[in-house]
Amino acid sequence: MSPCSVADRARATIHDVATLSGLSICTVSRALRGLPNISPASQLRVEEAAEKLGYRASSAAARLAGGKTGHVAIVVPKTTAWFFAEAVEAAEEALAHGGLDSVLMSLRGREHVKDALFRNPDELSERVDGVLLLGVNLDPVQLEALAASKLAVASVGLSDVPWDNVGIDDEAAAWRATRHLLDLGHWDVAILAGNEPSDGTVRTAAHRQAGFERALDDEHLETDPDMMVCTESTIDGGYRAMTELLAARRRPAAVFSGCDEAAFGALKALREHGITAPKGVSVIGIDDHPMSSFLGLTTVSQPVADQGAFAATLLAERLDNPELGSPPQDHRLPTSLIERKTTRRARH
Amino acid sequence: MSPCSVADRARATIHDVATLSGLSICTVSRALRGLPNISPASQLRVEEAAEKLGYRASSAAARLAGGKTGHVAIVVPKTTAWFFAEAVEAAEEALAHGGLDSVLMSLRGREHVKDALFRNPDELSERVDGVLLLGVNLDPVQLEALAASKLAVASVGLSDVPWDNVGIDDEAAAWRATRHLLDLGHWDVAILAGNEPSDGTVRTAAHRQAGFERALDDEHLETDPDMMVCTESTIDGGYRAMTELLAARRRPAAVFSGCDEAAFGALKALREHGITAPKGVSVIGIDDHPMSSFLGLTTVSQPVADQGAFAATLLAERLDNPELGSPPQDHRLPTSLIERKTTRRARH
DNA sequence: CTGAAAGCGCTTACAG
DNA sequence: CTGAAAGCGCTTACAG
Repeated sequence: MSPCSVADRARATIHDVATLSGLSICTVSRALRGLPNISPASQLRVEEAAEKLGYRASSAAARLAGGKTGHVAIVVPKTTAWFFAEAVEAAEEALAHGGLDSVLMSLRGREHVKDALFRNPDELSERVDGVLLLGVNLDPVQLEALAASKLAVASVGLSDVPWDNVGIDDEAAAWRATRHLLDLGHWDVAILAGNEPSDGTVRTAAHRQAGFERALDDEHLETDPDMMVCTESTIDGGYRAMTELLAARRRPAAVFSGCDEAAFGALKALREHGITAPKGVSVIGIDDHPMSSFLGLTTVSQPVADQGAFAATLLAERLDNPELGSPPQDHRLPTSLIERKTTRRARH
Repeated sequence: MSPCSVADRARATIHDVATLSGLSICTVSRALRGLPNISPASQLRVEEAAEKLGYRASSAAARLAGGKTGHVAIVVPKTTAWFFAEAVEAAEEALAHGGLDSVLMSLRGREHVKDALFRNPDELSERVDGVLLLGVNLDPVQLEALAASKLAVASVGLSDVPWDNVGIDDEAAAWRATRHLLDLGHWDVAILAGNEPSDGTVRTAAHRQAGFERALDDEHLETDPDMMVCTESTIDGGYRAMTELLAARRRPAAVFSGCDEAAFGALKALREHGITAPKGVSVIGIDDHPMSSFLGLTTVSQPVADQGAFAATLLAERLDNPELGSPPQDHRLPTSLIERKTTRRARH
C-alpha cells in the first residue's frame, strides 16, 4: 500500500505547503493572505505549492487564530417577499464571489429575534464577520448597539445609517409616479401609503408619501386627507385600503400606490366595484414586481438585485480592507417609469 | 480600575467555567455536551458555573478540535421562486431552533456551481456538517458523490434518494386535480406538463403527468398527444404553451397545469384569445401559489413551509445523533383541492 | 467518574 | 524579508 495514495490523502494543510515550498508556515500564511514583506520568489513558490496541493485554508483554524469567521449574516424581515428573495439571491452571489459564506437570518416579524440579534451584537460577532441588513427596521437602541459593535455592516433600503447603504431615491420615485398621473391630466389623485414606525431605519413609506405630496405641491394642489389612506404593503392591505376609499369617499381619478402589491389589491377592489383600470381610474405603483408585467400595471421600477449585489460588494470590500477608513456612503440607484396598461390620459 | 469590570470582561472560555466549578476543562466539556460518565453533582456544578458566566462554546474552536461546524447548507435552484423562498424560510427557522446556522447556497441554474459543490463534497464538508437540498436536481454522479460523503443530507421534493426526504405525492395531487375536471363533466382536457431531465433527483413533472394520465385512464380515456404540451414551470412558459395549444389545435374543455404559475400564463393566453375561465374553459393548477387566491385559480394546495421545516428537523436530528442508524425515510405530506373560480361544471 | 496531555490548523507579535 | 514560538478554545484518546 502506498502510504500516500490519492484515495487516503487527507486535506492539505499549511504545513504541507510549507514543506513543499521549503519555507516556514508563517511565510506561507503571509504569502497566501497577500500580506506585504514577501520576496517575489517566495510568493511564487508558495503559490505554486498551494496550487499543486489544492490547498485551501481551514476557515475554522483561521477563525480561531485570527478571529475571522469568513461568514456574513444576511438579515431580512422575511425571505418570502419578492423584494427580499431577489436581494438575498444577488447578495449571496456577490458574497460567494468574495469567498464569504452567507448565513441567512430571517426575522419573520418576531421582535424578540431581532432584539436577541442586535441588543448584544457581541454574540453575533462570534458567528459572523459582518452583517448585511436588507430592509431591516432597527429602533434607535438596536441601531446604536450594532454601530458600536466590531461588526462590519452594510444595508439595503435604510435611511440615515452610519454604514454603507444602497437604495433608491424613494421620494423621487414617488414624485415620478405621481407626476405621471398629473401629466395624464388626473388632478384628483389618491394615495395608498405604507405603514411604518417613524423612529426606525426604514423610511420608505414616509419618503414615498413625501414624493407624492411634493408632486401635488408642484401643481399647487393640496393633499386631500380623504384621499390618503394608510395600509400594509401587501395585496390584502391594498385591497382593504381601496375598498375603504371607495366605500366612504368619492372615487378618485387616479391612484398612486406606494408599492405594487398594494396596487394589485387595489385593482381587485376596483374590479369588485365594477371599475377597471385604466378606464374608470388610472393606477400606478412602485417596484415593478414580477406580477406587474403580467397584470399590466404601470409602475416605477427599481433594480432590486443590483441593490443587494452592490451592498454585498461594499461589505466584502470593507471586510477585505478593515483599515479602509473611507466614510460610509449612501448610494441611490436609478429608477424608471414603466408605462403599461393601468394608466391613461384623462377625458375631461 | 477593577481588573474585571463588566465592560472589559472578555467572553468566558471553558477555562473560566472549569475554574469556577473546580473541575477540569475536560470534564466541563463533557458535561456541557451531555456526554455520559459525569456525576450528577459535577454536572450540576458545571451547569451553574456556565450559566453564571454566560458561557457559550466557541464554534470555531469546537469545530477545529472536533470537526463540527454547526452550519448546514441550504441549497436551492434559486431563492426567488415562491416555493423555495417559503421552504428556505421555514427550514432556516427549524435549523436555528436546533442551534444550527444556515448557509444559503443558490445555484441559479449555473451548472458549474452545482458541479463544484457536489462533485467534491469533501470541500463542502469543510464548511458545513449537513446539506439540505430543496428541489435540487442532482444527476447520478452528483447523487452518488454526495451520498458517499460524510455529510448528513436531507431533502425536499426529491425522489428515490438515499436520505430523508419530504415531499407531496405529486402523482396523487395531479390525479386529484384531473379528477376534479372530470367530475365537472369535462372530458376533453389538456395538460401543460413541466420539463425536467429524466435521470435526475427531481421527478415532479413526471409524477404529475403520470397522475393526469391515470385519472384519464380511470375513465378509459386516452391521453390525446395533441392535448399535451411541455413547458417551463413559469408564467411565460404557461403562456407560450397555451398559445401554442390554441393556435395549432382545437380548444380543450379544460386545462390541467402542472403548476400554478404556468396556469397564470395560460389564463393570460386564453384571455388574449377572448376566452375567460371558467366560462370558455376550466383551468386548474397545483401548488396554491400566493397569487392563486388573488386570481381565483382553482388548485391543489401543498404545504410548502411544512415540507421545509420537516426536512430541516430530520436533518438536525441526524446531526444530533450521528449514531442513529434508522434508515432514511420518504415522507409525503397531504395536499388538498381548493375550488375557486376558474373551474365549473360543463354544459353539454 | 475524572484529569493531564496532545493536538486541531491557523495567525500574531516578536526577533532576527 | 523570514522564522521559532506561543496561543486561539476547544475535543479526543488515554490513563487513572
